[in-house]
Amino acid sequence: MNTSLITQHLSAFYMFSELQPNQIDQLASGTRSLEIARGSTLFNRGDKANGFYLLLEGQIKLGIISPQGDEKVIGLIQPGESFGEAVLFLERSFPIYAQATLDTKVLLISRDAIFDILDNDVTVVRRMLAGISARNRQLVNDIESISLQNSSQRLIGYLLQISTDSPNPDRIKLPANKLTIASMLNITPETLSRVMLRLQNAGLIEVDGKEIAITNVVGLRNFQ
Amino acid sequence: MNTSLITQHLSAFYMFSELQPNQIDQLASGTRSLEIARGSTLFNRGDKANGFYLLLEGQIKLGIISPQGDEKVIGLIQPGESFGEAVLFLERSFPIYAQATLDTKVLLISRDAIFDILDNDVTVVRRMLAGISARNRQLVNDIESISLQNSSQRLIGYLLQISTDSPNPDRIKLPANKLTIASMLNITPETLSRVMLRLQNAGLIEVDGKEIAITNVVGLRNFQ
DNA sequence: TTAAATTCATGACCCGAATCAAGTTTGAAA
DNA sequence: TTTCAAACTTGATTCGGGTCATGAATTTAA
Repeated sequence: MNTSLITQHLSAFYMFSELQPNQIDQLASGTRSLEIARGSTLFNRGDKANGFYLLLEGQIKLGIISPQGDEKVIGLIQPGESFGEAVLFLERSFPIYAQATLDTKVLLISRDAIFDILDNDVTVVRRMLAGISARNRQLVNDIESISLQNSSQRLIGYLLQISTDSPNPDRIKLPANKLTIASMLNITPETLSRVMLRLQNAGLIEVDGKEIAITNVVGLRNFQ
Repeated sequence: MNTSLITQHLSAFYMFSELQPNQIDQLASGTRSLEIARGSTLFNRGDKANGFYLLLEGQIKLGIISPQGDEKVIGLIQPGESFGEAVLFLERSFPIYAQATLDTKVLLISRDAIFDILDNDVTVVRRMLAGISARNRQLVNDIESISLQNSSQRLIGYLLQISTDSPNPDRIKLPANKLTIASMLNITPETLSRVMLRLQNAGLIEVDGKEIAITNVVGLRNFQ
């Protein structure tokens, strides 16, 4: 990817949108673009962080693998979103792995470049703090739903959240396969199947592969 | 609490340890000290954040309550630790409540004061980012242990972690009552009791109220 | 010091969701 | 296309840990 394209992507990213052209250029000189084939990993747990990532195209799955080999998906990154910020500021390695679920393009913005900008631009500081804080809040929400809700409630909450973010709220599309969704919701794929069947039988949703029609939002919200 | 004492506490706090005396004074003028009686709440879910907190004395329990009234403890704050940073940088209210489990003294550092310092001091920016990132990592660890480990493994992990942080690793003291510990580990108090009994019967620990002697670290690490 | 309230331990029982198994559907690659 | 692996569904069974109940042991406050 050529420098001018990198520059374009960087200045389109909300975190850097207030920067002057020369600052963007400086940042771009510390930025590399990477292409990751569907299925391969961008980094593994334990890898050292050299910067943080901005996803341009495709999708990245963030997750953990237990010593026993069980997998837990922590999040799905979509184009325009960044990830890996938090690890930059700790002298630690990644606690999670990152794997492409589609053919994917990312920018890797080097630690040095971002630290230079942080020292010189207040807006970037604020937005970086806000970004990491937002992820923080998301994690608290995740703990809350895993801890205090049963499997149906977790799926319903997830569907309603996607619905809220969607341009067409009563016709949503799952952003990944059901094994991944199940793992995010901390249930097995079998349980996901059964819960979806229950919601269909209750006349609340209609499932067609990854396409889900929400036929009764209120009923869904009040289920069980 | 008088200003000079507040100034003392602020400059002893790692996040502000590099600041000049005049910066500390400026910060102190935006800081109030609060005393919270054991059992009362410092803030509730939904409250607006006006600053962040530095715990001087006592203990603060951070948690969530579900609509059904079930409680989940997210963390225990000890003297010298800060909390509430993340919410400052989002235009949102607290997602958790904070309750004193002992008679407690805190400093409340106002949003304006901290934003002023952030605009002018690079070390505070770095440390603030590192602090929020560290909490981030802790949350990921929590999700991991809730998601991928059974109740015994969670308790063992917790005991070993306390042991690591303790000056006397084979003689630890629980930092809160067992109901709170159980909630942090996402199990019921009954299950906590039973797991502790199992570990005692296996000759790995000896329990005396909140005092726990670890009699076989290796066995504990490899249990089950 | 005593009374009352919490906290903790232990037993009996139950339930949600995991596991195991088998078959079906889907979709990617040849 | 056809083929083969991966994804998904459905059923039978099991099990970890929750719930409910009771009593004992601590704390707290009067």
